[in-house]
Amino acid sequence: MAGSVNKVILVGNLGKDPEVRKMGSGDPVVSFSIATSESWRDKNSGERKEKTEWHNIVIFNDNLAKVAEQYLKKGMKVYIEGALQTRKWQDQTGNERYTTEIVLQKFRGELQMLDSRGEGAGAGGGRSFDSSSRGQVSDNGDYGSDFGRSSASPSGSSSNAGGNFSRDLDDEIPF
Amino acid sequence: MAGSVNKVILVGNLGKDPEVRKMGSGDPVVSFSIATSESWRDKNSGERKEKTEWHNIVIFNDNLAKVAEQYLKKGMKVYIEGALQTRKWQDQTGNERYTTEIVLQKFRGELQMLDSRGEGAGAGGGRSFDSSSRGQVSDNGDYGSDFGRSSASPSGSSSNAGGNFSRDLDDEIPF
Amino acid sequence: MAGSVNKVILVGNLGKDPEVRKMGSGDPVVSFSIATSESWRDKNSGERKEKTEWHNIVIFNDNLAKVAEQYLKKGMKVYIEGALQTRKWQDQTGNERYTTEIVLQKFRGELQMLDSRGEGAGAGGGRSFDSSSRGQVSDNGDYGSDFGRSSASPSGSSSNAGGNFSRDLDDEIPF
Amino acid sequence: MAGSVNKVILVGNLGKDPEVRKMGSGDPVVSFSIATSESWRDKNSGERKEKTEWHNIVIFNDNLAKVAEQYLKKGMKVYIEGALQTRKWQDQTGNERYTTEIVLQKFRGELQMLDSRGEGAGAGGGRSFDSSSRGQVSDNGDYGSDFGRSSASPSGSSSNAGGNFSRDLDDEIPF
DNA sequence: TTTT
DNA sequence: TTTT
Repeated sequence: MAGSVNKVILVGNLGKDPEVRKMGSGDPVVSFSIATSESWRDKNSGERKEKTEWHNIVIFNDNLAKVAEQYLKKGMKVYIEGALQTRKWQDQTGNERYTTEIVLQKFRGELQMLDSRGEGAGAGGGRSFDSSSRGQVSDNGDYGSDFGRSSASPSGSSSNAGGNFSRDLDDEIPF
Repeated sequence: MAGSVNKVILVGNLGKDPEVRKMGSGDPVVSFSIATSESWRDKNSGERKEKTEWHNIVIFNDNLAKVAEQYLKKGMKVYIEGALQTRKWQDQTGNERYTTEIVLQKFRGELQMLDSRGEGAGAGGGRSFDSSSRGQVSDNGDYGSDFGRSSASPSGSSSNAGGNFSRDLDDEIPF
Repeated sequence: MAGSVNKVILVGNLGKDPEVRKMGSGDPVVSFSIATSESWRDKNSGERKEKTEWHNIVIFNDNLAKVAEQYLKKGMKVYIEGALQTRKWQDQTGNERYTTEIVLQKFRGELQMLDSRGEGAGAGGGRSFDSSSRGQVSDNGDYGSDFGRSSASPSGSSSNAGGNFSRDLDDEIPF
Repeated sequence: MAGSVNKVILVGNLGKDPEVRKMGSGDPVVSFSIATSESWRDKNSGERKEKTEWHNIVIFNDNLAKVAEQYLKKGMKVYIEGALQTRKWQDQTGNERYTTEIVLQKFRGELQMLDSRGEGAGAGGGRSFDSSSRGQVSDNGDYGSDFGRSSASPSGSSSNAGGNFSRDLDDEIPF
């Protein structure tokens, strides 16, 4: 269709370490969920309330997938820009089901790490994001069976995290 | 959570006339789907390909709901800004299911009509968007039973369509 | 700086036909202005008011520059996604001045044409966007002197306008 | 004009503490600059390069102005959503000049603080953002003379920073 | 499952 | 279910 736009902009925190699958081509596909939330004061009760929303992110963009695999950890805050995509799949009983994801396609989308907290995390200082998630067992979601699957970056070397990863800008003059 | 953002920006075309339900309070809630699509040339076959994505829009914002009810018609192109929200519901067999929608909450979100085509449509000139959808029977989706339900604006008076409807700007000086 | 975002999203109408300059490399750079506006009702007087804002767009992205050169015409409505950039220059008396533009850099940004009105415009039907601007004399703005300059697409063949031009998607499989 | 959109989305760091002026009505207007930057590797030299862009933010939205006045400090990372606005003014020699700003108008725009670093900053721990800017002398920009002017929140009590400040959500049920 |  |  002429003239359409499909864009999602999120800032939220990873619920777990990313999960990495390899395409047949060897290209990595990285997926994770991030939480966003809103809080407000209830008009009637006067109580503070909060509502959390979870978003499934899937990264097909090679450069961003590598960055996500290397640096993203449970708890980190990220800026994500992608497109909405609803996938149809079948549950165990053969029923059609739908899952909506935010997809960062090849050559598209954006990922920015927003905490500087990763800096020096390797030195043991500050709050650690990944200690609890090392050795994590993958949760075996519903992403289809043609992918290998491995937990992301067990090496956990995030010493130079906090970077700025744009789409395809390496080896390019932006202006 | 501190510092989160949940924003969706879409430009697409309505698949049908909007559907209007009334809240217990009498406030209208308007919902409709819009299509976005991408096209590209296949690297191998050289063929032109196209992929269409459908997005469910739900408008709780009173001002925008009224605008949507009055002016939006099947086929029109709109700009929509809202937030992602995933609703859990139960199908007939009692299974949990999830639906992701783009929600324009009270005092939030944005809706812009992008065709000037509505102008003069009543005069019979140009292409008509709604002839096929007049008298449309509502499709009885899965939105819960506490709402009255009516098909949107069968009167079809869209003669002053093409407007600019922002959130809560009436009676306000923007600068 | 780690983790920054610089994004502008505009939907507006071209004030004039685009202007095309050629870089030393032969690459086209296309620039034009688009207008956005807001209207509201004045709280005190009750009058309807409107405020128009003009935005300077500069396209370095090769694919989008070609599209802009070929299809965009005065009056057309477009969706533009780019980045803010403020340029310093000197006026005739040697004073430093600044101009802020929305830049679509190489491999970045997005441009979508939002009217289907271009269709058949050549046939004289409907509102014509470009008749007054054919043969337009360039307005000689302040873009620096190291560029050749020519008015855009005097041929005016916009018969297949209304298209969907994304960044670098040609020859690419989006999923 | 029907159907226009004017939106800027930025994530960047404050260059200085915000500056607060009072309108005749007593409402605060808060302004500050934030930096965004891009880095890339030069195609030819192979060097890492970086380009920083500065953006002038002006907050007329009362709720967000209060938040900005209370919590924002030099160095903090923020998410900002506003609209582009170009103001005409006269320099000392009577020449017309233009300044483009990102404006958060009444009832519009968004501001999110993205560091949790403010926590405990008063305790002297971690990196301090504002030590150098305490007692800052206002830089006397070009905002016109009808405003009182004061440096923002010299008290520097940012112990509960890191919050989530949305537009007008207090006392509202978002769904 | 995150974060405050 | 739209649109080109």
